[in-house]
Amino acid sequence: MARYGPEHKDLTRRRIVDAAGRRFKSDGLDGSGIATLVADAGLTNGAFYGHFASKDDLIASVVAQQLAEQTARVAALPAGPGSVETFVSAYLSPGHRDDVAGGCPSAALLDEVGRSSDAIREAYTQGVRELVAAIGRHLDVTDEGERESRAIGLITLLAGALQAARAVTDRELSDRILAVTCAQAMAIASPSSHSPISARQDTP
Amino acid sequence: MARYGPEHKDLTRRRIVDAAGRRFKSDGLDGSGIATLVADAGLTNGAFYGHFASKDDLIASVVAQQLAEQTARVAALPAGPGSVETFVSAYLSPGHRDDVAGGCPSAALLDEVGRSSDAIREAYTQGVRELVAAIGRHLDVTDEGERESRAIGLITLLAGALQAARAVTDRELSDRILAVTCAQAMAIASPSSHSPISARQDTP
DNA sequence: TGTACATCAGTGAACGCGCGTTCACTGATGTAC
DNA sequence: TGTACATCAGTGAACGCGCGTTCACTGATGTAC
Repeated sequence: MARYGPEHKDLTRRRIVDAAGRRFKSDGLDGSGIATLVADAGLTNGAFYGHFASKDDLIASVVAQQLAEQTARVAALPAGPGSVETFVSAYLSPGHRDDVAGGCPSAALLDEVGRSSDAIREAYTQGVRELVAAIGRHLDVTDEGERESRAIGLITLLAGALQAARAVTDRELSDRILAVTCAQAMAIASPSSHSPISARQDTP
Repeated sequence: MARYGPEHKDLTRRRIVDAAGRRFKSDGLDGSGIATLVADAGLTNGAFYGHFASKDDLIASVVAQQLAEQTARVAALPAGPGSVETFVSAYLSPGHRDDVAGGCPSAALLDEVGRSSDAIREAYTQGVRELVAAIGRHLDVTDEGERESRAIGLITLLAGALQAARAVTDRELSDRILAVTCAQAMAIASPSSHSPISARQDTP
């Protein structure tokens, strides 16, 4: 093949990571083969090992990249009240539920990541730390620990809800799951109408 | 092999389903092969198709069975206040996080179920409906719709939190995830200290 | 300017392996006579 | 009571296939002289 500038190989690598992100999210980590992944990027299977040491190496890169994209999306939200609510609404929308390949990596892959190698779980850990911080920055709460707590609660509730909405066959139940968890997520996101959730509060 | 009474084949089938439940939860649906699954039950691979039409058929049976067990566990909780709180505490404990094979099927398999065949997703849908109802029965809320909403929120938050706690490599962060989502789950489970969550409530 | 060589991203065939599935067979038992 | 046969849960070898990975090769370009 042609010899290209020094940026060319990086671009190809990026193309593989992007294509693999979509493929992994729709077919799973175990369910996506190398040949398919590189074909999605317009290459043949042999090219793969010029870019990655192994499939696990690719998965770790994809997980890091996907989480970073999610974090960037949150960071790009306008500052000020209501922005997290906007994010939550979009996250728990039928559109996001039906767009697995383009959607949240946690919702699509979280339990498979839990079964993966340490390098992959490490990539997820670092990525989710930054996502928690990014969400926390948009919460109208002064205490940092409280911001983190609420961000963690939001991420887990949102990812779990989207997974459940995708798993059930009944469209009505699926919509219901999105709607009720949306209301609950709003309660976690908007401290104004609720007491702190870091410490449990008993009945007055 | 010996000829047995009419209950023998059912017992063997049950043994396969039980063993497969544990194996699927720890290694994933895609990550568990037929030979391993039946070996776990003390048989050889050829015996499998005397009990199930296909791997998907087994998965659907396992999903139904696992959800039913989870429902039975909830139904067995003592009536009266505090029982859901006990359940939530146990669910979000380090012990449950570390016992993948014996733990909640939703936490272990939810995103893989979402990618599975209709029959498998149908089994999950029916199973989760009954689980929602069982949890709802233990909530101290009169309105049925509100009971369902809170039960749905609890299940999704709990499953998402356990997945996240299992995915991260940092034990401290993992414990933190369990602790903060536990507090948030308690808020959903105990309506006394909070307003209804089915309808969003704006700042007074 | 023209020729020979080094570079290197990508090709495509091949590898050993485990997968889901099939099937001829085994062998202990119950039944028929 | 003894023999021949039907039943059927389980065995284990075999199937075609796709997996992750390897590797000798290609061929367009840049560099040296």
